[in-house]
Amino acid sequence: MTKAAKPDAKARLPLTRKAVLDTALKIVDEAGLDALTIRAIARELGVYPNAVHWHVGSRTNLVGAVASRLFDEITLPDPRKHTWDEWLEVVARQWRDAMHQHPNIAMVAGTHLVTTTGAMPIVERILSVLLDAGFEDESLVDAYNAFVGFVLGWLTVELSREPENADRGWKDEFEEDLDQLDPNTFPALTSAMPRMRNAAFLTRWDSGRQQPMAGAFDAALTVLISGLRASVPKR
Amino acid sequence: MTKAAKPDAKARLPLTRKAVLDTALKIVDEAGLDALTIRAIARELGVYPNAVHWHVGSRTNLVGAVASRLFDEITLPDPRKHTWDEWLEVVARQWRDAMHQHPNIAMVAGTHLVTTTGAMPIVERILSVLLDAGFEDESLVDAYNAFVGFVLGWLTVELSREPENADRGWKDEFEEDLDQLDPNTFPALTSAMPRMRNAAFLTRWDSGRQQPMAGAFDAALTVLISGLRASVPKR
DNA sequence: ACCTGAACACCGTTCAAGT
DNA sequence: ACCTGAACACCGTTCAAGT
Repeated sequence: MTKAAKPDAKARLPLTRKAVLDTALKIVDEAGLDALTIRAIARELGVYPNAVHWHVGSRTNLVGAVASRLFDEITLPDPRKHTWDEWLEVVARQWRDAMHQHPNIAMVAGTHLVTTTGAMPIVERILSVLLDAGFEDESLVDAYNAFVGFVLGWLTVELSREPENADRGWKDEFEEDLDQLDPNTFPALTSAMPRMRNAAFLTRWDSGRQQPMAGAFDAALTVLISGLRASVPKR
Repeated sequence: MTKAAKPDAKARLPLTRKAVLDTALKIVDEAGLDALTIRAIARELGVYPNAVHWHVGSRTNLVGAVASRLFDEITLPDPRKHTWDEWLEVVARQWRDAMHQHPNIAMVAGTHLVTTTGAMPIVERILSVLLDAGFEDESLVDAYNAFVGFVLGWLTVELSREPENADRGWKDEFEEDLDQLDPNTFPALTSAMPRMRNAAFLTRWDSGRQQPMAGAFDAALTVLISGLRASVPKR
C-alpha cells in the first residue's frame, strides 16, 4: 500500500471503472473486507471519494462487483475428458481454489446476492453436464441447486471471517471452554475432541484461511456426488 | 421502534448484557443488519453509546453474540423416535426454520466464526446419532463436517442479503440480461430458464427471505443424506 | 463495576460547481 | 460525461471523569 497517492496519477488516468475494481480487489486482498472503503480506493488512486463513487455507485454495489470477478478465475475442465461425476468434483475443487485465492472477498459471493451474467458460462456448463448425466426438468434444477448451494455454501462457511476488532484472548477462552466440557453430558463430543479441536465446524477458532479444511471438503464433496449419483432419474 | 428513548429507562434498569442483546436482536429483525449499530441500541435503551460498548465490546463481538443466540431456538427431535437418517433430516429442517425466523442475523452464523459453547448440545447430538449410524473416528468427523457445512452453508446462501443501498432497477436489469441470453451459446440454460428464473442460485434476484427455496433445500438434503447413507463404513 | 459526557478519526453519500 | 471541493449525517471507539 502506497502511503501517499501519486500526485501525477490524476493527471494521466481517465479513471475507468476497471481501474477502480482492480485496486479494490488489491485492497481487499491485502487488508481485508473492512478496509475496502470507497475512501481507501480514492486515496490509492489519488482522487476524490466522489470520483470512485461515480464509477461504482454505492459501496454495497462495489463489494458485489468485486466478488463477481472471482467467477472469471474459475477455469472449467473439459467435459469430454471426464465422466459427469468426476467433472463435478474437479469443478468443485477449482471453485475452492479460486475462492481461497481471494478469501476476504470470496465469501461475499455466498452471502450477497450476486446478479451478474459473468457467472452464466459456469451455470451453462454445469447444467449441460447434469443433462448428460440423465437429469431433466425438475430433477435437473434440483441437482443444480444441490451442487451449487453445497459448494458455494460449504466454502463460505469454511472461509468464515474472524472478527477483526475482537477482544484479544477470545480464542484461548473458547479453547479452554472446549477442554472443560463435561464428558458425562458430552460423551460423543469429548471423545471426538482430539479430531475436532480447531478442525471442525462450531469447534474451531481459526478460519479456513489459516486452517484450510481441504480434506473435510473432499470428504463432503464425495458424499454429495455419491448422493447425486443415486438420484439420477431412471429412464 | 420507539422514536425517542424513554427518559426514565436509565433510572430503573441496571442495563444487563442480556437486555442489550435482546434489543439488538429486535433491531436486526426489524431493520436489517446494517441498522444494528451500537448507537442504535444505545438510543433504544436511552443510554450513552459507551454503556452498551462496555457490555458487549466491539461491534463485531456484538454481531457474533446475537448470531449465537439462534442455536438456542433449534429444538432437537428425540433420537429414539427416528432412524439416524430421518433424524438428520428433521434437524436440518428445524435448523432452516430457526434461521428463517431471523434471516437478517442468521446468515452471520455461516459467515462469522462462531465460538460459543451454546452450540455444543447440538454438536453432541449430531455426533451421537452419527455414531449410532456406524460412523467412527475419521469418518465420524468427516460425516459431521459434511452435514453441518452443508446445512449451515446452503442456508446461508439461500438467505443471501440483498444490497440495502443498491441502485434501483438492478433487478430489472439482471432479469432483462437473463432473458436476452443467446440460446446458441447457452442452450441448456435458456431451455431450463423457465424453471430457474428467480428460483435457482446465480439466476435469481430475490433473496430466500422473499422467495424461500424450501423445495430445493429438501431435494438437496435428500441428496446429501443419501450420500451419507452410502458412506457408512462397513463393519 | 458501571456509566456519563465529550471528543476523535473515520465513514458513505450528497450537494453545487467546474470542465 | 466526469471530476473537484466541501459539506452533512452517521458511525465505532476511546478518553477522562464521575458514582
